[in-house]
Amino acid sequence: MSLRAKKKQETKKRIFEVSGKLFKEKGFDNTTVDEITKEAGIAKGTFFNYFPTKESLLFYFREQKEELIFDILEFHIASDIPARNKIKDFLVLLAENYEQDKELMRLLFFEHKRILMTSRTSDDGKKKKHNYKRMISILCAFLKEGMENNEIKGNIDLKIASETLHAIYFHSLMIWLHSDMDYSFSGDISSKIDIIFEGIGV
Amino acid sequence: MSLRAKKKQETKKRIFEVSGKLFKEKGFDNTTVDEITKEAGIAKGTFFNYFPTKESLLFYFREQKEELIFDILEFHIASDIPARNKIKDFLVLLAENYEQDKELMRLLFFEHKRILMTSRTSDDGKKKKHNYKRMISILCAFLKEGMENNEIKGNIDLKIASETLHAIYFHSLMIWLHSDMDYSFSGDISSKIDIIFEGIGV
DNA sequence: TCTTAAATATGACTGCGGTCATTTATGACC
DNA sequence: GGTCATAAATGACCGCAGTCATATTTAAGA
Repeated sequence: MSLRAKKKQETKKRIFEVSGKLFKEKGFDNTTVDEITKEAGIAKGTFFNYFPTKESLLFYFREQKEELIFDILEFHIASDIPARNKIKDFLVLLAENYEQDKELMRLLFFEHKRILMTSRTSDDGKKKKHNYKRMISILCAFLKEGMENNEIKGNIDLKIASETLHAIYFHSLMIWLHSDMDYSFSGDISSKIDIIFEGIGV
Repeated sequence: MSLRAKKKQETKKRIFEVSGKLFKEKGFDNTTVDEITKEAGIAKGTFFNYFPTKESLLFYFREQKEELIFDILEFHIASDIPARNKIKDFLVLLAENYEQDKELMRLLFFEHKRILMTSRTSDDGKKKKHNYKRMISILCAFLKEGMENNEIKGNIDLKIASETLHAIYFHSLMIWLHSDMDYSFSGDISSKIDIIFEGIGV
């Protein structure tokens, strides 16, 4: 790796770390880009060579957090249980992870405008799969196994079913983040997964 | 109504109209609060007596648009058809309404930070039901009728089922808004409603 | 090592959203 | 109409995100 590339990588990391520290200390709104760059030992303009906006940092924070938990969860779901339980375990564990810091999650989900879902190309050229697509893949794999074990109807479109599962997960999360009440939304998700498995029609 | 109240109402309406016109003409980002107030014949500070931020206008635009379509839809769904069809008709018509102007919908959903879902008290003191709750009520009513006609299992929690339906509607909308592809998402919703009615489990 | 082009860093500057102390208009009461 | 209290309007002002012309650093080729 060239000197240039190394410096670039280090600067980006430094901005990331410093801003994370300052956001924790004083909150997102009370931290200025000036402060971040001062503390990181770079000029203000340099910040915008690395991140298009101050808000965009939140998007990267969230992405990083999600990647971390996905890495953990993906390989820690028991393989010898029915698909429905796998899916429940996965989404409930995800929910419980989020429940640990509601204020942080609100910041990461609400304080930037677009909830980005499109894939992007990272700096090192490797095409990164966006977390939404990754999550759909994981759910789809669970469903596929379930179908092979005759736990799931054979005529179901797995992509549509995965999206439906993601929909109820995402919706529960949004409602929870908006709510001032202090309830656990993992239980909420669990009962909705049952609905999707059993259907509401007679 | 007092002179004061009348003036207030007129000013609010004027800001609303002028900003709507300017946003259409030049886009949201290219319209400044200065321009809006100049055109509305008021001082800049006055704007913030009526709307907390420039962004918040978008929230009110969306709310107004939703109220309008809900008013129309709520009373135009045939009553002599099965619950599943009522729900499909309702959500598909809603989707088709949104499909008419994707760019506008993106603006209304993405350009302000929080997707507000909490209810609020309007100026005239009447407690207004937020559109999310209104939608849940409508879906719940459909489901209740369906349950009475034995189209829906008797042991289903209607609130949870309504929320699940809203989840798939909202999710389909989000995916569509994020997508650059030019597809219709009303069909998407329809097949997901089927999943919720029939279930994916064997 | 010298030259040159391209990548990156810089910070003064700009534009705009939002604030607030002050002024003006309204309504209530006599 | 005159007096006072309160609501609303005002616009100078401020802070900060984001820009951009210029300066500096790196890489590559001779």
